[in-house]
Formats: sequence, structure tokens, C-alpha cells
Amino acid sequence: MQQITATELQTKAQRTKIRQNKKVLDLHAVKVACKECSLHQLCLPRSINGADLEKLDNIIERKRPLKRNEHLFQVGESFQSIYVVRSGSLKTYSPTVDGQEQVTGFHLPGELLGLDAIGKGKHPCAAKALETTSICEVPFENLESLSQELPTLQHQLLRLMSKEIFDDQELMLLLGKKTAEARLSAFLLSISLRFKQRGFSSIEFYLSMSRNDIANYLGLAVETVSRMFTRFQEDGLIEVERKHIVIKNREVMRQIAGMNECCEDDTQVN
Amino acid sequence: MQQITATELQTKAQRTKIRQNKKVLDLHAVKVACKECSLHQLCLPRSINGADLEKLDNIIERKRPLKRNEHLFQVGESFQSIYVVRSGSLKTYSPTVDGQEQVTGFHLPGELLGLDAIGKGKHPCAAKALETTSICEVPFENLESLSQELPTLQHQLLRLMSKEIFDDQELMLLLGKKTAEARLSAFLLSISLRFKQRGFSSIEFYLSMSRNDIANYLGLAVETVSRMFTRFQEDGLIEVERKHIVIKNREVMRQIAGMNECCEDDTQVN
DNA sequence: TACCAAACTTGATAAATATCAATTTTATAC
DNA sequence: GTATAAAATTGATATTTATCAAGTTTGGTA
Repeated sequence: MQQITATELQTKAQRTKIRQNKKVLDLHAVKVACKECSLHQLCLPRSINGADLEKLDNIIERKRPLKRNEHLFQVGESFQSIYVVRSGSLKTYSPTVDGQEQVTGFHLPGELLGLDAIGKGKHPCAAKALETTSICEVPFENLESLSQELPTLQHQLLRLMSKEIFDDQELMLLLGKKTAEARLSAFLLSISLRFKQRGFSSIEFYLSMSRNDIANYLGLAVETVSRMFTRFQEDGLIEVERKHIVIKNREVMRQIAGMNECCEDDTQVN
Repeated sequence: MQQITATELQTKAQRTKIRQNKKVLDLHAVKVACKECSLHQLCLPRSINGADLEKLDNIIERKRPLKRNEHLFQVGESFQSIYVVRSGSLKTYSPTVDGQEQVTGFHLPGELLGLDAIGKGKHPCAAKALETTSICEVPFENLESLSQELPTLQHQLLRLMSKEIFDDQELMLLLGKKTAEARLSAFLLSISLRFKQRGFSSIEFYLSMSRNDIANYLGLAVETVSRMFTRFQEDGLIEVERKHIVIKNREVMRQIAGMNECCEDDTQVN
């Protein structure tokens, strides 16, 4: 992404010119950056025109990248914005009574964070970068009032929230009913699908989260997850070396995961 | 709820008069009926005026009551409306690959159904009445365009969806991390709280769902649930006779459930 | 390069819960 | 009201996964 930096040496006229250029460049950059983003349809609904796009562009802030283990927000922090992952990844987690943490989700490029905070006005979970991660911040108040103007934006926002509910229910099913191997298999397929939807390889990828995080997320012990990785490799379902994963037999993995047909071929971007 | 029924004997003028009366009566009835409803703030935001209320009232349809085991909607059915439970209760459930069903939720008076269907435009789960149940139907298209006019309505809609996401995450935690007794305890406390929020007793209530449904929902075997009920009774935590439950020791139950502080005193209606 | 801590893996054992089987209770229909 | 089916309970056993313990690999850093 190109960036023009204004210096103290510039004249006012120069600065104005540069700012105008910057605007144009940014608008272009947004289009490119958001192409594979789950806000794609939100940012660039089919019918959106230049003026609307600019309106949206005006409310989106691009934050400095987070380093590994840095927090995007903490538990209990007041809710101000929805966040979109531009690159990298994060985990969200909540504290439990016994001082442990419960990992509630992983967030890959193009995915949203913060939707669960609208209700109470504060974040029920914390978000921590798993690697160097860059983020778009969308101040919720602005998004809400802009949605008031742009029906397609309101619709897209509701769709995304609905999808979040739907996905959570899938996970509940996983946690409630499935064996350890079904859980891990479903997890890997889910990551694979999400990479695919963003235009990355669905058969070969790096997991940015630790075995511990995976285990926590899936409601299993680390040791169990580790054993399952080993078993999957022995059975020729995957190749695994540390964080690098290659899916070798997606079909059998699907069977093990006991996946619904509805999730098999989810080619929709969101 | 008062109801004036037009008969064939009435003159046109009489009918017109009655219809006008009915409108007035209905507006009043809505206020009363929605008072304890999770759409309360949605239907009657503080600042709402008569005209707005009428607009909302105009889009809400009241369906004939469902009998026990009747479906409100089926899996895969095209999504048209959000539903609100007026009285009675329902369960939602999805089919799983192995022909089983997974219960994804129970819906008590004042609660919503259908929010998970917005994303894909069709219902990912089915909804079945657990007892005689009456329902408000809110056509989504109308709700969406009305939200476009009424910012408070849009806001409330987003809040409710966010709450749904938040609640699902709580349940995920339950399913992933907790023991059988923690799950059942949390379940009973959740039902208790929801009754309380609707103005019913929180210490004594009837469960409309079977042990099987509870077990399914909590990711346990029926036998385990049954044993836990027995144990809770032996330990003096509850009194249980079939579907009738009395909470005897909420504090210990909370400890067993390992509940977060955040959920303890959730006095908000939604 | 070598060291250290963290992450991961592997094995043995224990605990929780599912499954199977039998019985009792309750609900529904005739 | 009785017959029959469905739901719920209880006990015995099997299975899965957690826990405990030990060792290995990896990545960061002095």
C-alpha cells in the first residue's frame, strides 16, 4: 500500500495537493484491500457509487499493525468500534471463573471482531494478535448512522451478524456432540475453507495459533489434540509439521467431522 | 386480551366503526403484550411516538397459536420473518449427518427466533412448539425498511443480534469446558433468569422440554441428565418432580455452574 | 553457538460420561 | 378405565478423554 507522508517542509498548497492525491490513492487502496474482505459487500455493494464509497472510506480508520501478543482490546473495555482483520490473525478469549481463559474464536484476514460487544456496550472478551496483524477500525456510531443512510449497508451488517450466530451454533454442535477427532477435523476444515474464501490455498497453510489455543477452543486437552494430529498424519489425512498443515484427504476428514452438507460447499465470500 | 369480532350482520358503517375501535384497542394491546417482550425496547423505544408505534404495529402479524409439536418453520425453509414468542415455548434444532438432531436452543416468551437465518436467507434449523404457543411474526423486509426510518429500531435490532452472539459464546464455553453437573446447573439457572426477566417466578417453574431435549442441548446422554437431577435433589439444591422445578440453593448452583460474574445479575430485560 | 524457556509429544493411569440393559413412571389413545 | 407407547430412572460396564509425568523439539536470545 503506497503512502505519501507530508513533511514540515511542504507549502500549504503542496500539502493540499498531496492530500487530494492521497484521497484518490486511498480510495483505490480500499477497493483493493477490501476485495477479499468479509466487508467487501458491505464496503462495495454492487450499486455503491463514488460518493457513498467515499462516505464509508471516511469512517474507516487504519490502525498501526499489532505485534504478536499485543491486544486489540481487553475484556470489559468499552465498545467503540467493529474491527476487520486486514492481515495476520487474532484470537478472542474470555476469562473463566477459575482464572483460566476460554478461547472463543480465531480471526483470519477479512473477518470481523467486536460484534458480540454491541449488546452490552463493552467487550465480553479480549482480542490478542497471534502474529503481526493489521486491522481496520470502523467506529460503530458512524457505521450505525451510515447504515441509516445506506440500506445495503444496513442489510450487509445484519447479514454478517446473522452469519456469526449461525457459525456459533455450528461450533456449539461440535462442542456438544462430537468426539475429539471430529472436533479437530472440523476445525482444520473450517480454517481451510476460510483461507480458500480469502483466496489463499485451502490444502496447505500455516496455523498461527498454538496447540494449546486449539485445544482450549475445541474444549480438549492439549495432549489429546497432539495425539489427534499424530493420528491424522499416520492415517494419511494430513501432513503436519509443527504449524504447517497439508490436507491430504479432505473427503475422509469431512466424514470424520460429520459435517452437514450445508457447510461443505460454502462458496459465499461471507 | 380483548377482541372484537366482526359478524356478518353488521352494516358497513358499523364495521368501519368497529375497525377503528379495534385499531385503538390493538395499539393498547400491543403495549401490554410487548411489555415483557424482548422486543420491548424495539417496539416501544423511550422516544417512540404514536405514529411510529402505529407503523410498527402495522407490520407485526399475530399468527394462530401453534399446538404442541407443530412446527413454526422447517429446516431449509426460506427466511421471511423474525418471530417473537408471546406465550408458550419452542425448541430449535438442526439435523446432523447421522440422522440425529441437535437442539440448538429453547425459546421462552419474549424471545426471538430466526436471527440465524438472515445470512443465508433460509432457516438453518427447525422450530417446534413444546406446548401450545402463540407467536408474533415480524416480516423481515418490513422490519428492515422500518429500521431505516427509525434509528432506535435499527439500534435495538443490532443489540438483540449481538446479545444472541454473546449468549451463544457463553453456551460454547459451557459445552467445551464444563462437567455434566456444571452444564445442568447453568442450564437451570439460565431458565430461571429468563423467567425472572419476563416477570415470572425464578425459583419455581415448569420445564416444557423433555429430559431428552435437555440432554441433547447440553451435549450429554439422557441418563446423565437424569442422574444429575437426582443428585441435585439429594444435595438439596433443587426440588424436582418431573417437569416441576424449585430452586432451593441458587448460590451453590452458581458455584457449581462456575458462572461468570457478568451473568449473575443480568437485570437487563434483553 | 549454546542455553533456556516454552511448546509440543508420548506413555501410563484415572476420572468422567456414554452405552447397554432393565425397570418404573407417566402420558396418550381407544 | 385400561392398554400401550413414550419418557424417565437406575444400575453395571465400556469407552473416551483428562490428568499426571517424563521427555523432546523449537525458537529466542545472550
